[in-house]
Amino acid sequence: MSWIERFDGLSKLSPPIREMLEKRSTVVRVPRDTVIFGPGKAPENLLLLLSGTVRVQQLSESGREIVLYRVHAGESCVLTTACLLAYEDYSAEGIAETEVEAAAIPRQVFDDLVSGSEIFRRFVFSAYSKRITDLFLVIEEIAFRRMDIRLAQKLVELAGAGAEVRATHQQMAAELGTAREVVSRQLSEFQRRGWVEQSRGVIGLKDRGAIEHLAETV
Amino acid sequence: MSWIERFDGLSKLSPPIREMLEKRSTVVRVPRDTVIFGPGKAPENLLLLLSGTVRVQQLSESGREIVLYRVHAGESCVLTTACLLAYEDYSAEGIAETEVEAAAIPRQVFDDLVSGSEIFRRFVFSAYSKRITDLFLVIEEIAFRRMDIRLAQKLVELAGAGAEVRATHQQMAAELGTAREVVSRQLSEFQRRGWVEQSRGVIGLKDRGAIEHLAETV
DNA sequence: GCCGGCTTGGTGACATCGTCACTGAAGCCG
DNA sequence: CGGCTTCAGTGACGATGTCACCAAGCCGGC
Repeated sequence: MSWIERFDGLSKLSPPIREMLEKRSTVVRVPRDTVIFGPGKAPENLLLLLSGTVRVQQLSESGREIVLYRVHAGESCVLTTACLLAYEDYSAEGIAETEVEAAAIPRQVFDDLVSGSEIFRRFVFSAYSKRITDLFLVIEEIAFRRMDIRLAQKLVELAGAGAEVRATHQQMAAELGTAREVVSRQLSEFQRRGWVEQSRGVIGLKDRGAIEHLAETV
Repeated sequence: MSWIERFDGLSKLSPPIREMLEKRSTVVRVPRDTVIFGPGKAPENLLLLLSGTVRVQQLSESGREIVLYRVHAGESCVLTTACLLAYEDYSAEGIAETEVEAAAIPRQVFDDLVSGSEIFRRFVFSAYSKRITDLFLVIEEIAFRRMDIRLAQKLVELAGAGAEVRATHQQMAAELGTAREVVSRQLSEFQRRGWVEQSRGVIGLKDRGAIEHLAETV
């Protein structure tokens, strides 16, 4: 079975287009913590993630950083590849959070596909759409949502199916675009309430229900 | 002279493509304060602005709002049209801030152009690129920049060549994604320093140099 | 004009968040 | 074990957000 099947929007590509995509792209494997693109390192390929996740974050001059969004398996890196080809002066970077397996589509092939296939166009534009609505959401969260609620959301999101989050307070602060001290204080409060237990680099979720309840607060 | 000349990225379109674009698009005139797209009102055309400006803003459930960016003459509305066609559940809206004159390109024509012209593709993707880097910047500003600096920046931006800004404190708050009281307090402070003078709905810039100096503070 | 009613702006009190400076604890490694 | 680095906790204080309320400007009806 080809990797193409894993992408909803692509499984209906016509046979010739599909063949072109398979022949002219390569499956690559990227080790964890690799900087996939960043300032001074323009991406050369459009990546379609088969496994693993890529974290896209913004670096400010002052050394602070904020996580913008994540690209998961079954999604593509459209924004940060096809899009940012044009503008060079961006300060976002993409980092492999886990080992990543991806289909790499060279720029020229991307162009040919956009030109030749309506289905591929639809795939690309809806990927853009998702990313942009994500960014709108990030802006709204930062501007209007309270910190404790956002932290609770993040804990649930990052824990996934597991019962703990492996991250330092500093990393959590970057996730939320705030300061480490704020995270420390909020987590202490959560701990006082018996919702989490902390040890160096790990936050254990003891009362996931309570955390989720706070996360869903309006 | 055709309106196409006004767009850098399009002036080099090949004659047949250019002809198609001219024949299958229409120039529309939209009165001030028209809601061009918004929740429950999907855009039907890609708009290329010939004159006027469109303000794109996000509405939160709590009734608060924040200005995301503006589309000026010579720019296109890509994000909010082609892109948001796919995802219906977005909460941003576009409003004509002045009377607006624009070339409207129907969805189908847009699709044909993206398919048929590399120059048009480049035009579209670099427009996306610009918007997205704009959004990245907005996020960074909100998360890390001090309010007085951001207010000073906004005043200079909105004043343009003129010496005053016609906006209420509430509107300025929406521009910056903050509360009216914060704007009131900051403007009082600017007034105390002799930088601005206020009257109902108008902020006069008395010492533009000082305001610009603050705006450029790191 | 004059009188409400609405919009806009001003203000104090208080909660939350960001910044700074510093301390102490936990792991790492010779 | 001892020294180093990273990570976490904390108090103080300034900046920002929220709430409640009031005052001043503007407008329309009469």
